[in-house]
Amino acid sequence: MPPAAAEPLTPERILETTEEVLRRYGPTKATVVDVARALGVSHGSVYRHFPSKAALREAVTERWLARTEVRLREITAAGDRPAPDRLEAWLEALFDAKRHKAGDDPELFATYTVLLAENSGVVETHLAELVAQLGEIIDEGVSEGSLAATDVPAAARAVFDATGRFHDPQYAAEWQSPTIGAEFAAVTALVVRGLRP
Amino acid sequence: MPPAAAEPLTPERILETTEEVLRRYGPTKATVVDVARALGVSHGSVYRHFPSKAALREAVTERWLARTEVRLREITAAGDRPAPDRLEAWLEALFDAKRHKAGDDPELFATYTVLLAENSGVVETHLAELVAQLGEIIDEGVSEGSLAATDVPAAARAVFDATGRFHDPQYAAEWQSPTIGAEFAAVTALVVRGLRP
DNA sequence: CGAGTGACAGATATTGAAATCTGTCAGCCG
DNA sequence: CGGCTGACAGATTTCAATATCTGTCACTCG
Repeated sequence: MPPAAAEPLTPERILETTEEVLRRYGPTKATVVDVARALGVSHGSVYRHFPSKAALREAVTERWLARTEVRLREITAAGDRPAPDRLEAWLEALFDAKRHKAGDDPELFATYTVLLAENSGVVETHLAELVAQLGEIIDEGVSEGSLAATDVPAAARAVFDATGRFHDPQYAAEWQSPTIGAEFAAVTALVVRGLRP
Repeated sequence: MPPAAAEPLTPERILETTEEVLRRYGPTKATVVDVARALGVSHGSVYRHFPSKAALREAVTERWLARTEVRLREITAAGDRPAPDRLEAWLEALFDAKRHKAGDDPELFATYTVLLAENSGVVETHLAELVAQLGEIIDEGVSEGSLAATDVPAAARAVFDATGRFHDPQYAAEWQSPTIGAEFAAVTALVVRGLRP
């Protein structure tokens, strides 16, 4: 946390520093004053760029979720692979990403879980994007005849709901269980079988 | 809460009264002294029958979960109905029971959710029983040729995991959504399709 | 004799006063 | 002028003193 040179104070820099401060102090202790101090400015300056602490935390949350969306988009857009393959790969990528985040740095993960809980609107948008990506994959599967679904958006949503245990942070504690891999494989297999033509 | 006549003090009476006190005061305020007062005895007497407050609360939790197990057992044991039917009916019965408990008396439901969180051992046994019941239904479906599964216990577990959104109390808030019925139907259909021969 | 009591010690929860934080804004300074 | 400051009021959090609860046990009383 370098006391920061006289670079211009941008929303981007504030967000980066806020993430750092959240990582260091945790969600309950991190204050706007801490962020301002890390940036070498007064806390009043932070309020020039974000109307409230809540808005600042919300923006951090959005940034974080956007990173996951981009990663998964790569799989969604891999139009050359058969849809059932992509579907499994997508679900596994989501699970792996979450499991590693939760396992590698549980405190940071807990911090973000708190942020998610206080920004349900942002989370809803994020979940809608993920379900939309699933919908794209299923849609292509239906076109190429490798998957079946009468109502594609509903099917996408069902796939997402059915695999909740492997991406909902509420279950993070169970992701360390030695049997979790088998459970994930079983649910994924069941779901993909359920979409067979 | 009648101050209670001079009936003999049994574990059963203590459990009933503890449930009442929990209902009335909630999980954080209900004390052993409250239970004793409601029974018209000293709190020392309660400790003759239960070694600790934790054990008392655990016993209440067990009783509560046992009631659900008995209700679902009726569907599991209805051997005349085809297995896919029973499977759907069982899942719907579980969801309906939980949803109504959560909707009719949210405070009481919250109380029990707290109790479940502090008695993970009891909950684990309960979940194992539910998965075992699912296993029985699937097993019979495999025998009669109406369902397919290479590893029945794993399939039972997968069905249970995939429908978690509709029985895990963590999701209780979402059970009031107007679209929850459609979501349940979609996941159930997907799962049952996944078990087709 | 044995179910029940109630005073007690240590653990836990509550409360309110003090400290800190959030959000504003008049003014400073480059 | 315009980005930044820092003192301030009201909201929130912290902390330590106080009150309550848990669990024990020597005792009572039917």
